[in-house]
This record gives sequence, structure tokens and C-alpha cells, in this order.
Amino acid sequence: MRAEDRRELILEAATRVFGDFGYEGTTTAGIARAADVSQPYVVRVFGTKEKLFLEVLQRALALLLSAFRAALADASDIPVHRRLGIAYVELAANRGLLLSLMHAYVLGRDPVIGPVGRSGFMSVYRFMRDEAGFSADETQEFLAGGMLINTMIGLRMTDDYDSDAQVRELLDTAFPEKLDILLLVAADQRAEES
Amino acid sequence: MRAEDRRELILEAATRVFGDFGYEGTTTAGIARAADVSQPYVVRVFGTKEKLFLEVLQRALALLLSAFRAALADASDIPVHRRLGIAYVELAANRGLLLSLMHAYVLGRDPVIGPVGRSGFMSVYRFMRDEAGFSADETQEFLAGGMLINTMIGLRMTDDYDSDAQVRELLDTAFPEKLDILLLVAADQRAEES
DNA sequence: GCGATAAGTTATCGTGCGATTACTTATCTA
DNA sequence: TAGATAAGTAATCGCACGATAACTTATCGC
Repeated sequence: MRAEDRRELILEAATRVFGDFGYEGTTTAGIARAADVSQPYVVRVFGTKEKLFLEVLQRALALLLSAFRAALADASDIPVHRRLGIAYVELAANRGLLLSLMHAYVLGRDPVIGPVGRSGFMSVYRFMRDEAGFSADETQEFLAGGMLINTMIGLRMTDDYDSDAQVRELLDTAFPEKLDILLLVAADQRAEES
Repeated sequence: MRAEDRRELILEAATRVFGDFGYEGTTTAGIARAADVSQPYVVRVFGTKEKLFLEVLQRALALLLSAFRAALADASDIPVHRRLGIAYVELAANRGLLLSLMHAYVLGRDPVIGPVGRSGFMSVYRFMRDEAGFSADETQEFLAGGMLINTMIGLRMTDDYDSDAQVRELLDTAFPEKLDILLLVAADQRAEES
């Protein structure tokens, strides 16, 4: 296989594994297993685990912004707010994408990951303010909702959707639409892990 | 020193270190250094690193709920929403407390930490709904704001408060009050780390 | 003051990890 | 078709980590 294609496959696998286990909790061997290549190959292609994580973050952010721009450009009678909200939740179908970013967001202390996380987060903020035309208040509220969504995904709260009425109430409120996507992804994941 | 007091000192130190480096990123030696005891002692008191983290989480959650209950009981003309919001931000003065919880919130995949994180989060949800009298929508919005605050702390976004106007705008919006607490804690932290 | 118990430490061990080295296999081109 | 180049693997290394074992010091009741 061409190195470039293999690279992309490893990046996708790494996104899932980093999302599940976090930066420190992830091993290059785990990524290699998920990508069905040898562990040294993962290291050789990306140099170090840290560089691989940074590439995962950049790719995730690029996909996020690209999805937002598509949702913004897609003229329809649905209000922009809702269009962007739907686009965000739909990103959860790309397993590990939002979660890998979230892991970076709680590692601000790291001298390498910290600055990348901050600048990545702010590039989303800038998109909202400058491209989507949100006010500061609207942007704050949108981002807050996004962070709650990330938290629900990180906690795997959907696991308790059927068994706990209050979890159901919370998730129904936090995901006014497209909750079905999340429940489906979660079911897939549980199936894969067993 | 009495074992019970030493235990509490280690828990406080562990809260800070887990908050900074995450669960996997934290070493028992790092905690020992922060608590000024030997590494094996940390392990002996708590059994394993995992058990120590679980105790950190339980303590953090207990402090959080206790702060909320105090804010709720404290009769004043300030509306409940604002009182609870202020109480939450004030918890950031207890370094690592909110962040340790946040780290647990993105480790839902872990068979031990996952359930604890979910039940911890839901106990906050239940407080809002049952004790504070929030509606589902109000609770969702409050929690979303909380997750954004956690993210700002995790990213150490305050580091760029002075140098980036958009960061300033974001933080001023996300922290309508008591932002000063955060800026102060961040300054302390930077001083300590250098 | 002495034995027991509680509160610690130093030294060390096994292991899992990221990374390196040396090797192998396939593909393309002169 | 030889030989170069790209795409991979197997074997291994050094080390940092969590945990254990063995030892030391202080405190307190008798």
C-alpha cells in the first residue's frame, strides 16, 4: 500500500484509540493493533507518539472546521444555529474525533500540547465570531453546549440511556436532535469491544 | 503526624497532580513529591494508584456538592442561578479539583473509572433537578456552562488572557463574574512551576 | 525506660512502554 | 532482469513506572 494511504489509516485508528484512552493512556502498540500494522511502523511513520497525537489533533480540527463551513454554506431554511449544532453532533459518527480534541483540552499544562489545544480551540471560536456571525454570547453558549456534548461522549453516558430515566432526560435535553447518531455509535462501540 | 492527617495532605497533593497531568499521566512519585513523602508511602496508604484516584474523585465530588448546598442554603437576594455559578467558579481556587473530575469525565471507557464518573456526574444533575429546583433545560444550560469553564481551566486559557483580545472576550463571556479568581490561581500556578 | 505499635524510608523488582536497529519483501524502472 | 527504492516486520534495548519487601524511627501506655 502507498505510504500516504497507510498514513491516513493509522491516523484514523489513532484517533479512535486516543479518544478512548487519552494521550498518556494510549500505547503505540494499541494504535498499531487498531491499524493492523506493526508497532515500530507507527513510530517510524510519525517519529514519536507526541507528533502522532499532534497530527491527530490537526486532522480532527480540520475536519471539524470543514464540516462547519459546509454546514454554513449549505443554504437552507434551517437556522444557522441549528445547522451547526447538527453538524457538530454528526462529527461524533467519526469515532474519537471529538474525544481526542477533548483530551487535548484538558492537557493545557503540557508545553507542547497546551499551545496547540489553545490555538485549536480559539480557531473554532474565531470561526463562530468571524465566519458564522455569532455574537460573543451566542458563541459562548454554543461552545458550552459543545463541551457538554463532548463530556457526555467521554463519559459514555449513552450506556445508561435505557436503564436510567434521569440520564435519558439529560441526554434528550443535551441532544435536542440527532441523539440517535450517538446511541448508534455507542452500540457499535460496545459490540466492537466485546 | 497522624495517618489521617497525612492522608488528607496526600489527597490534596494528588488532586493537584491528577488535575495537571491526568490519570495516566500522573505518577505516584509525582504525587509523593508534591506531598513531600516517599513514593512507596503513597502506594501503601491507598493500595493502588487507581484507588487513590477514586478517592480523589469522591472527595472532589463531596466538596463540590457541599459547596453547592451551602450556596443554596445561604439565603440572600442574589438569585439561585448566580449563587451556584459563583460557588462553582470559586471551587477553582481548590487547584485540580474541577480538573480531576474533568479527567474522569473523559475516561468513561475505563471499566472502573467510567461508572464512577457517570454516577458522579449524575449526582450533580440530581442535585440541580431535585434540590435546587432547576428544570431540565436550566440544568442542561448550567452544566454546559460548567463544562466550558472546566475546559477553559484545562486548556489554561487564562495564560493568553493578556496577549489575545479574543481570548479575553471569550473568558469575559464565559466567566461573567469571579474571573479574577481564575486569573489569580493561574498566576500562582505559573509561579510555582517555574 | 521498655516493649509495642504506628509512621514512615531505602532499596529493589518486574514489567510495559517508546524507540532503535537490522532485516525482509514487494514494486517499479533502465 | 538486475538493481534500486519504497513499504514493511522481527528482535531488542533502556528506562520509567507501580508495587513489594525489608528496614528505621518516633510515640505512647505501663
